[in-house]
Amino acid sequence: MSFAFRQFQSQTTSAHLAQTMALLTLTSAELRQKIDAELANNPALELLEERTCPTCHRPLPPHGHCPVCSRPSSNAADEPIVFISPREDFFAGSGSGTSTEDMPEDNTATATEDLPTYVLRQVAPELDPQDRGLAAYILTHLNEDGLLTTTPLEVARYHHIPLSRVQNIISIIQHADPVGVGSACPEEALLVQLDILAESCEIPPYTREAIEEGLNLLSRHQYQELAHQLKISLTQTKEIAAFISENLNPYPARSHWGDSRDPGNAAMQVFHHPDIIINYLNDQPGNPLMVEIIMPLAGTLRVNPMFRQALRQAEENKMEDWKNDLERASLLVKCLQQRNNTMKRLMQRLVVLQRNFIINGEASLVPLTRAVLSKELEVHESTISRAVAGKAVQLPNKRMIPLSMFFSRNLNIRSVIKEIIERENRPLNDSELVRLLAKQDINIARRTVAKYRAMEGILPAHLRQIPGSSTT
DNA sequence: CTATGGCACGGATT
DNA sequence: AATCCGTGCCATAG
Repeated sequence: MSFAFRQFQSQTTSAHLAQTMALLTLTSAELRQKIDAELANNPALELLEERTCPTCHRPLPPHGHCPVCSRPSSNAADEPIVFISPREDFFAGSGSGTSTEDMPEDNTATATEDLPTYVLRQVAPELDPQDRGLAAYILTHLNEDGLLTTTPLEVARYHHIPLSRVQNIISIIQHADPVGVGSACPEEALLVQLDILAESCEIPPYTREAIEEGLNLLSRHQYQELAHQLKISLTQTKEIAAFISENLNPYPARSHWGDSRDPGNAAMQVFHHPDIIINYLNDQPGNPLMVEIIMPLAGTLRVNPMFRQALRQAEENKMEDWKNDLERASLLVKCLQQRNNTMKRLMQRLVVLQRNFIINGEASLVPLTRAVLSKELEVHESTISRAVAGKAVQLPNKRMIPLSMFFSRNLNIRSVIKEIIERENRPLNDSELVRLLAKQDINIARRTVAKYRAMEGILPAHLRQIPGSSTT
């Protein structure tokens, strides 16, 4: 008896563990799918309409956060507020507000899909069937920046079709999600992005001209020169530069739009919606941080009590199935709680450790490994890995970054290099950078500096001269 | 000759 | 066990 019980116990816990692990890896969008699927074919599971806070189980105002959990705790002002935030609206199919083009976003391959496939799936519906192959062909000729490695003319010649048709297809491709993808050069990509942006917001005058005629000057920060060429003021030129670096991206495949350059790994991961949102309480900088862990559900998930009752009067042959359903349902609910709990503890600690990073930006990132954190939280390191992988975070400045960036070992160094180079007027070579970095207690090899510099998309010293009269 | 980028190796991380 | 990362060595461009 006791043996049987123990066996039962260990079975459930191992299943429990396995499923918690599985749930932990899922992003909020994937979680939504999983739950939807489960709701659809498991009658024992029930979604209560009433919204209660998943953390403290108190009723929730219609569209607000939990009044208890999001209240600043009185004594510790620095303590971040971490809570699970039910945000079904994010996933309500008609998500038209966000930056993404409309996509059947409920598909499984969000994280690991490569760029050509990702784009092709967007453009396919807009194309004639016979043009789809052509689009696929074109998309195989993208470099890692999302730019074309061939020319429309070559494609047309190779396939013996009119140039205009190729151009037409490319134009459609360019308007797909990494906007500007499939352009021939950075200039073209920027112009496409500019066109799209122009529909929804104000653009500084002469931006187009600046891109067309002076991108070289622009990228070398030679504003004086550019202002002269465009016959506009220096202030205007700087405005344009700021606008471009803030809103446009010359290399569509490099994911980040917000800041100047793609930090993190060069892997392009397009995030549709965040899994975690970090903000100041009431949007007031200076207030404690408020961390929302997105739960893609509005109601409360639980085992249907009616089903439990019905089980008693079940027919013999169905009994087995029903029991099974019930088992699965309660397991899911438990595991979901477990997952939320883990995420909460993880973020709680993470936000404390990386507070400066969240507030002040990349340079303040503290080097941190998953192993260290796993020890602190007393969980297995693979748990942290799973929890972190593939998740997106929205920072208070509205930038979207992968959660894994919190564990980046070199991001802070890279941003220091970026700062140094931006501030200096004389182009510094890599060895000089090594020396400057050493002064800030950053000791890395010359070769490594070169690599970081490249990662930041910064040209080598001899190519960013100031007095270079190089025209395009 | 100097500054960089490529390749590949060993150690750390996941 | 697989992957990532920093680095040293070497080839190459200027």
